[in-house]
Amino acid sequence: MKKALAFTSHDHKRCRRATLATVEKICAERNIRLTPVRRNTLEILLETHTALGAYELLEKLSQSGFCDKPPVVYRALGFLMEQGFVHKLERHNAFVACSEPKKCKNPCFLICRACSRVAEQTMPAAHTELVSAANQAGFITQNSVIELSGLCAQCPSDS
Amino acid sequence: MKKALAFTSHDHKRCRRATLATVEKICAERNIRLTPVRRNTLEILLETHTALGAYELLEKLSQSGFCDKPPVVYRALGFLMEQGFVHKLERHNAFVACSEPKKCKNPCFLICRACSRVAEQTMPAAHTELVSAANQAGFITQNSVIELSGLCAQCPSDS
DNA sequence: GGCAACTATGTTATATTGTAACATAACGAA
DNA sequence: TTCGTTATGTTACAATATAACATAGTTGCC
Ligand SMILES: [Zn+2]
Ligand SMILES: [Zn+2]
Ligand SMILES: [Zn+2]
Ligand SMILES: [Zn+2]
Repeated sequence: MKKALAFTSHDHKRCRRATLATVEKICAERNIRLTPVRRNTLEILLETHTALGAYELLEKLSQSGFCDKPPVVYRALGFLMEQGFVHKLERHNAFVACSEPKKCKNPCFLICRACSRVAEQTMPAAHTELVSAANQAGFITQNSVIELSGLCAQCPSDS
Repeated sequence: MKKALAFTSHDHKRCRRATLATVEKICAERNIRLTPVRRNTLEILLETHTALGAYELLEKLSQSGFCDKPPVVYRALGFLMEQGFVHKLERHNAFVACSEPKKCKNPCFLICRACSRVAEQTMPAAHTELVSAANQAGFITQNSVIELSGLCAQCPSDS
């Protein structure tokens, strides 16, 4: 497993442009519309590798001229989540842009307590292990929420 | 992995009495007080292997004569969670009694969409796999939320 | 272009979940 | 008993999320 991009310094401008481009391509393929609110919502989330609360997002949206009523942001988030472009961190009631909209499957989230950055990783082996352990307990897994909190490599262990 | 108790028919009266007894023992050992509200909250959660929302709990508590204001239930839950006697399902904003208060460590939750029952399982291999995969990505895991949704063995697959 | 059907957004109102802050009461050690 | 500590009652409010309906934009068809 290579180091998580979100936790390393990288050309983030390029990083977010690339993700946005991928999303646009997928939208074209699926024949769905990345309308201004939706696009703007995604762009705000893509600005950093951290998660934002719905109302923080809403405020930023309203600064871009959109109506600052909750349904606006929740609808945009609903669309983006349905399409897999955004994920919700259940533990924090916060939303984060998907970092691999094309390949994302059974994502696990690594959330740094110190810097708040969020890395999304697919951990196929661990996921399979989980699902099959559940299966041995007589359970058919349809969906998983996996959120690890801790410290990223750039943050000191004593923080 | 043997079948999860929560998903099988069993002597639940005994099951909950045993858990309550364990909790009482632990409280004695730790020199902490399982006061009436706390105990009642736990008892309500122990009635079934399903999770309850804070306000559902609060209503049941008030039926037992306690003050029906939110802080009452949230404080009881705070205590019970701190001690590991109750867990929160983040995905559902709901609370469930710990099924193994003595041994519980890094629990995973299997949540049946059909019958709402919740089984708590420690899956050491899967957990280790997760943590070490995260570690290879440069991340030190301090805490994990693992919640699988799906179908238990007693519920038909088409539900 | 004109119209109908569908999709998306604006807007009001309200539901649900969770805390802050301070008053009162119960408990436990000296 | 008295004092400090811990727990509970109570008021008020913050934060998160959805229902419901009105309006506007988009799309396909004639
Ligand atoms: Zn980046
Ligand atoms: Zn960090
Ligand atoms: Zn039981
Ligand atoms: Zn079931």
